[in-house]
Amino acid sequence: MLHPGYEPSRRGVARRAAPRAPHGTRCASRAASRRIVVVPPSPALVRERVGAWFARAARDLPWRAPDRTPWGVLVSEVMLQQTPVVRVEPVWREWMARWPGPADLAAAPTADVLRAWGRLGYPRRALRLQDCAHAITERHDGQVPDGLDELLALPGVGAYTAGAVTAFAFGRRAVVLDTNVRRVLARALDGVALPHPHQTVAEVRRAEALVPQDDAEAAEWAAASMELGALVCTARSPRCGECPVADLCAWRLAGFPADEHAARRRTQAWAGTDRQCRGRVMAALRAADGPVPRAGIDWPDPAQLDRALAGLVEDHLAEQTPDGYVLPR
DNA sequence: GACTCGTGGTC
DNA sequence: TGACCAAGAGT
Repeated sequence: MLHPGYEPSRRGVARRAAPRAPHGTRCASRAASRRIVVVPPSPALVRERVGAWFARAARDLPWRAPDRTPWGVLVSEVMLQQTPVVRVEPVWREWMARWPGPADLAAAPTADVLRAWGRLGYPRRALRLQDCAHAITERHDGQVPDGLDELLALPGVGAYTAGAVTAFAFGRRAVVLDTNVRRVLARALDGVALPHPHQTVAEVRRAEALVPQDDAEAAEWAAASMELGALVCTARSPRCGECPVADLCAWRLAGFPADEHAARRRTQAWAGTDRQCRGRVMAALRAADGPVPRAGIDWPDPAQLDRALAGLVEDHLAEQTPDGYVLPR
């Protein structure tokens, strides 16, 4: 049990004195008068601890169920891009019941697909997922490919998603470096509050070196390290008291130093942005049975509305008809 | 590399 | 209250 003083404050940065280092590790506070040296923990020990924690703490998510399919895993990964699990789960369930396989989604009207996507956000992902379904039915005989290069060639599948599908759908070794894992590694190994704003090559290389050689162990490490970041080593207020590697964590041993890159993390603008305007248009098109006239969209800036409509048509998220705008068929 | 792309919950 | 952030990808 950790002393309460070891917990970061609710704002994620310690405001009290640096914690004492546990027995057997280099003491940061004592070393402060010379240099702070943190000995990186052994990867094998970290994996063992995180794996044991995962075995009892893992969430029961439908795309992890024994009857999951590679397609279901792929759908979940695309939906989860920049989107919290709690919002994805109900949409995923309805989606998979309606379109169980790639061929089913490929055959669906795009308007139905966009409506089913609902308010998950970034509706271009829905388009890419359907493009993905087309590619899989045409190029891969309806089966999600199990090769990294083939996965990467699919629309909407980047390095993260290709690795995640490789590990979670096929149980094979892959580097799975998402925002959760990046944060866990930055804290536990580098002793910093948050990773660099942008993923670096060195970071990927380090993550790759941490992945076990064995397929099953690698897949478990991917799931477990992500889950730790999602449930315990969270961005805002980490639950160090529940962390299986708290006693090894370089960030904690260094006294929870504040984020060095805080000034470089631009906050996402929202009110009055093109993005908000596009969202407003899409919501109107999803809700309508027929064409939506331009005047039927509530937006204060006419020029910005025109820009958003043109952009949505350009992105194939909307079509213009004589009577107004509609979702694409 | 810097930008862009939705939405809603959290603290 | 509003800034922050969530299993990224494409250009």
